[in-house]
Amino acid sequence: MEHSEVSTKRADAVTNRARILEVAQSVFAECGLELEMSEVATRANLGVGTLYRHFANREELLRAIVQRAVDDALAQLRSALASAADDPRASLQALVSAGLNVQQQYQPLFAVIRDPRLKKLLDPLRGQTMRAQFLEIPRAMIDHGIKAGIFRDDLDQEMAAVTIMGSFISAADLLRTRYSLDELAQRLSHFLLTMLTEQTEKESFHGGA
Amino acid sequence: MEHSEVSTKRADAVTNRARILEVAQSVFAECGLELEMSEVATRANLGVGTLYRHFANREELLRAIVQRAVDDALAQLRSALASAADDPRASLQALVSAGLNVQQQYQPLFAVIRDPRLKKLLDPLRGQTMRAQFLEIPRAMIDHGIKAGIFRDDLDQEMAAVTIMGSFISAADLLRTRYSLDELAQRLSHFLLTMLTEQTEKESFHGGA
Amino acid sequence: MEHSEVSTKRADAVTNRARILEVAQSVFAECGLELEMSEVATRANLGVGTLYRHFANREELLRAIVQRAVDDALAQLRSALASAADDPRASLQALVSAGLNVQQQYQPLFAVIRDPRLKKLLDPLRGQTMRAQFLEIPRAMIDHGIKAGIFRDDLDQEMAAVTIMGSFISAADLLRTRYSLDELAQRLSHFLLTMLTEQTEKESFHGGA
Amino acid sequence: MEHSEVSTKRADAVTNRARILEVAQSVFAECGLELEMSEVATRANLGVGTLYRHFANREELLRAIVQRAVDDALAQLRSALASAADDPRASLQALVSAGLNVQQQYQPLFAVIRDPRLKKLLDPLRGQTMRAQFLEIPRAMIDHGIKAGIFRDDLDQEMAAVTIMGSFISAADLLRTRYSLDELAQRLSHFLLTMLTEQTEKESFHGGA
DNA sequence: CATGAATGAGCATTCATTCAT
DNA sequence: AATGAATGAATGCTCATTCAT
Repeated sequence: MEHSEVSTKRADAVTNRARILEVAQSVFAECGLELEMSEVATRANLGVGTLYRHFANREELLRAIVQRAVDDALAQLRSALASAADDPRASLQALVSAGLNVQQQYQPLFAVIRDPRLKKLLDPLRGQTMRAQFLEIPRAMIDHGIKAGIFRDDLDQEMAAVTIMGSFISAADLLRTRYSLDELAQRLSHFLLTMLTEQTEKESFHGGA
Repeated sequence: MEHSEVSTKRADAVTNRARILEVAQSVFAECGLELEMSEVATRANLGVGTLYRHFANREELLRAIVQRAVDDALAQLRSALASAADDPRASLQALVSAGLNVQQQYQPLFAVIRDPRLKKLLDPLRGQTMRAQFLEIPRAMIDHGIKAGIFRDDLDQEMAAVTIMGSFISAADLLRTRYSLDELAQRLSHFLLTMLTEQTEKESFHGGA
Repeated sequence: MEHSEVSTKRADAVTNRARILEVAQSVFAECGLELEMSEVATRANLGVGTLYRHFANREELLRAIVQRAVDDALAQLRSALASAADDPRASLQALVSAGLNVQQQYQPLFAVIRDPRLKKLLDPLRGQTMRAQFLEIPRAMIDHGIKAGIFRDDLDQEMAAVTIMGSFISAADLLRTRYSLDELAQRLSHFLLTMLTEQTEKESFHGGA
Repeated sequence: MEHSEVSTKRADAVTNRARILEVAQSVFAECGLELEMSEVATRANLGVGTLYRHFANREELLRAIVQRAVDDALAQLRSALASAADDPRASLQALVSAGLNVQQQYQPLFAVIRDPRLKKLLDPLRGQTMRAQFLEIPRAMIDHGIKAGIFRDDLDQEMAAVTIMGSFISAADLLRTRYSLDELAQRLSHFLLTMLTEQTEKESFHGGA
């Protein structure tokens, strides 16, 4: 990181794209769609011109930021599931944890993703695909859990998936200021688990303020 | 005669403010934070100057738009609950219906509400209050349902409230293109009901695509 | 001219377009297609924004400049002919005089009119029409002169017209630094007259340096 | 071995300069003064850096382009005259043909040569010289023709020269879209011949559209 | 009071030129 | 010597805001 500020001229022109994206994402986190090219350039220790060598224009940079974030978010969620593939309960916990983390990490971005202006940037098909990819993750987990006999078998999988994804957004958005991410993960996964599993043994949890 | 002229004008002014806000909100729905003062003025059949008589600047107009939307959204949710105050199941159904409608109606606005730039406009305290108000609505409903013996008594009310609110966002966002709002309301309330009520009699719904 | 710099705000918004065009033309004369919007604005004592209120963009301003110049040039040439309609010799003299003046006046503009870039601005049809309009002026004069029995009747009218128009360009361009415009007009009209009229009485003119 | 390497490179360098100029001229033909260094470099299969090895800056390249074009144009006109040195009529025909060709070939360049911006590039003296060189060509031809007793002896040679040169510009500019270059050459030289020669035997040409 | 013309700071983008490799 | 990535000054255009009418 230190030497990159000085001698990073020619050798790692390839790396630059990644570095720009990284910087751009953090600028985006602060400024949203109002991201300014010069701001990105400044923070990346680059001239504006260099930005335009890697991204044809502002729109393309924004698209790349979104794509990178979406790809990363999907990867995080998937790898969370993969880490506990055979235990549905653990899967759910891992997913909730990852979901809240992702939401926390990319909150400004995913907030903005529904901005009418951003929709103009992403072609509708791509947007549709992205949504489907996100939804498929909890859906597959639920399917697994049902087949493993752990989750209730009377679930509308689509609604369950939607509800789980929504709980991440909402929890991160509405309660992040009150509780730590870990605490949220703990309580949310417990809650969801209670909802999704058979009601044989009554678990008792009385949420505190 | 002078008096009536003045009061007429004042009445107009009051009317104008409401009309401007209405227009502004529809512009906002299309353009998000890129809303332009002149666009609002044009659509309201007013000169820009007149806009500035009602709203000191763009920020204030945006704030007013958000406030109006939030007030209206809260009102819609509350009145939905009030319409079926004594039956928790009906309450939930009414809330889901209203929630999806509100989400649909104000989707671009609520998307943008989490935009980092908009946060700068709203003072943090006010934002915190708004969040609490939204959360309180499903929480009270759940409390009611539990006390009425309809909903499970082992619920983490906060998590339940958060999850319900999140399901509105997520359902409207991820599935609105696949299903009608009515269909979504039907299935989502059925799903949530299944989750929240005791598992005595197994309800059978096998959601299909 | 004096008060226009100060109080010219609202009243003559209509006039502004003309004033801008005038200024723009003089800027164009100096800078050609590199005309800068801010330069025009500055010289017109206007903000850039005001320019854009009257001309949607730089291209449109350039088009307007060209159109204005062409219209004015055509008008000057036509009125020169009209002023001596019945005497072909006087007509030619008037045309030459006007032609050289126009050429002098709009030289940078007409030079640039053949610039490949400007061609992109003018739709081809319009350009074709403009050319035809210019050519028609000397052609009509020649036709008149022939019918009046003053000019030779064995003339290829199109070539004569083209040659006359070309002589204006060339004379203004190649000899303007050596002779005054009046002197050029004098000698050029004498020369053209000699060429176009019957060779009955030999006129003797021995051009000086 | 070192020596040969060096001389090879030098030879390449010399070749390169010519190749660059050729490429640059074709770029100029398309883009006029908007010629971009990188465009020239790309089409010449060179890096921009290499361009700057041959031409210190854009201005110098433009100057070189103009010079090359002017030299070539002068050469073409002179060699046309030389090919028919003893027959004034043939001389004129050859000159017209060459003139139209040159005009056609370098039209965008000669159009732009009068562009106020380009004038800043060429030092005024050089421009003055160039003009004189062009003018001298038809003037000498006329002088020849007069002395040979073919052309009228009452000609203002300067005006005649200017008119002839102008007819090339004008014909190429105004009629190129209507007639082929050959047809134009044919009719223009016939017309000029008619004008310049004694009116003993009436030639009959009735030009049609 | 209403109007909308005028303003100009602000931002995206381009392109001649440099210089490390 | 050749290269082309990096640079940043320069320029077109937008839009919130003001203020003369």
